[in-house]
Amino acid sequence: MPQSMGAMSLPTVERLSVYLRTLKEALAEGKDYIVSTEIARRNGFTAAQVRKDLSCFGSFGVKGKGYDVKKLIEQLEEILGLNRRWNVAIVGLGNIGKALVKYKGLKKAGFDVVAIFDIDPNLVGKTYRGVQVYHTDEIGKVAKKNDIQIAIVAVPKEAAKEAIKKVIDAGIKGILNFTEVRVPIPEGFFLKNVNLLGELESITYYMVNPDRVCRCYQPVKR
Amino acid sequence: MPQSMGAMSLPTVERLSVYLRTLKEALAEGKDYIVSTEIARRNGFTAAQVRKDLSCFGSFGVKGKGYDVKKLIEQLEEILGLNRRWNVAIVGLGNIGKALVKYKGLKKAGFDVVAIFDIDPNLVGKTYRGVQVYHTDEIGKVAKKNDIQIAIVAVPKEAAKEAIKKVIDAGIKGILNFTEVRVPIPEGFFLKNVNLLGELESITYYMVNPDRVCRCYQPVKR
DNA sequence: TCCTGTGAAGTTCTTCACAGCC
DNA sequence: GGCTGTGAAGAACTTCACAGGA
Repeated sequence: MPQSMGAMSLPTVERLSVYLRTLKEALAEGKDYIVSTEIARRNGFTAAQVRKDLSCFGSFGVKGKGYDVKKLIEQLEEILGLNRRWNVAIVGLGNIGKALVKYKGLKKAGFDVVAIFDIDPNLVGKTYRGVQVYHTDEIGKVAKKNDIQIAIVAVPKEAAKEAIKKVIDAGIKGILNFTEVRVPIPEGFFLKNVNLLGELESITYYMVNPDRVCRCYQPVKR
Repeated sequence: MPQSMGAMSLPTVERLSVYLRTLKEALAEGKDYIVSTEIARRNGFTAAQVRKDLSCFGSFGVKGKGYDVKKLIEQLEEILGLNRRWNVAIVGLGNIGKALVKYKGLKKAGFDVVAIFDIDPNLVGKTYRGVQVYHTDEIGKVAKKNDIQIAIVAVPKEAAKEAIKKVIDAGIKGILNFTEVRVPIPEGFFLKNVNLLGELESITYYMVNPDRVCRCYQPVKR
């Protein structure tokens, strides 16, 4: 196990998750070892970056040979908290909420959708795809009973502030926010925003101002 | 109009889109002027950051008073390319694709879904929510005919490489990739990845390693 | 007085380049 | 010879702090 681990930056953590995917791909291709250059090439990073990121938690590469694919997968899964399962709630059973409940990738990646919350009386009390739908006011009680650790909030923006407040009050520490609303959160909670329109708008910015792209700023280069 | 605009960094561009949303909120509240401190407070940024970002394209603030809300909205919309409409194609009519077609926020923000592409013979040739579904092989032809500028790719990961290749071959310059696959793209194209599992995995990282959060790394602080 | 716009300082993140090991 | 791990250098980004205008 990693010895003296310092803090890891968000960019690094996000890349680790990309590396993990690459490693699984390599494993599926029957590779035993993979070199930093190859991990980098497949994702448009630099090899130095890959090595530095990985060196944050000890030395798992073999000089002259590369990284043991299986071992590194295990390491990354441990670091990212993926050597266990997580109980997830979907808050808001609209278009996105439904798509998320149906999305099989969640379960495959270790995330079990164990509850849905909505305010629509036509939905509350029923199940959707085998998952019980509760009223949003019940988050606190249900979160405790079902040991929910993560909430994915996908409600209309008008309801977002209130919904996130309830999630926080329920003590659910991990929040993925699909709404465009920004909410301050207390210490010890971890919120990430997924902002579809924001992403589109930075694409349109570059399309309108192709000259003002500084460092060619696609996540994937080369 | 902006005088000597230098390159703008991706973080800046992404924040502009947040500012724009804040300004519209302020407008709806009847505010004529807004100060940098207030824009910052609502989003968890610093006031200096807001001012610096905005100063990239000229001086639109009034010293001692703040920013003219209406004027700044217009400016930001111009900068971000939102003073026009965009034709968007959805590639892949699965759960996410369907949710996107139904999502009204797209149209409101200036993005018209004008075509859908899929390979399922049960879908091709029909319409979904009033939008024609074509076979993915027809992207080139349809993109030209319908003047499609942006493609949102939401196909299963096995099909992702191929689908993105077709989008590029069709000359669609803006790509929003909902799959976890990373693809290198040619110059002049702009791709952004939206990675649901990656986001969840950085949340679980912080939940498992609360001590290794460097700068408290939620997009929204305070 | 209040708030913007901005150089300068400070911090974080990335790349370089090479010692060291297989 | 090939590749990792890592200090040191460099680039990018953020914050500070204050001059100057309304």
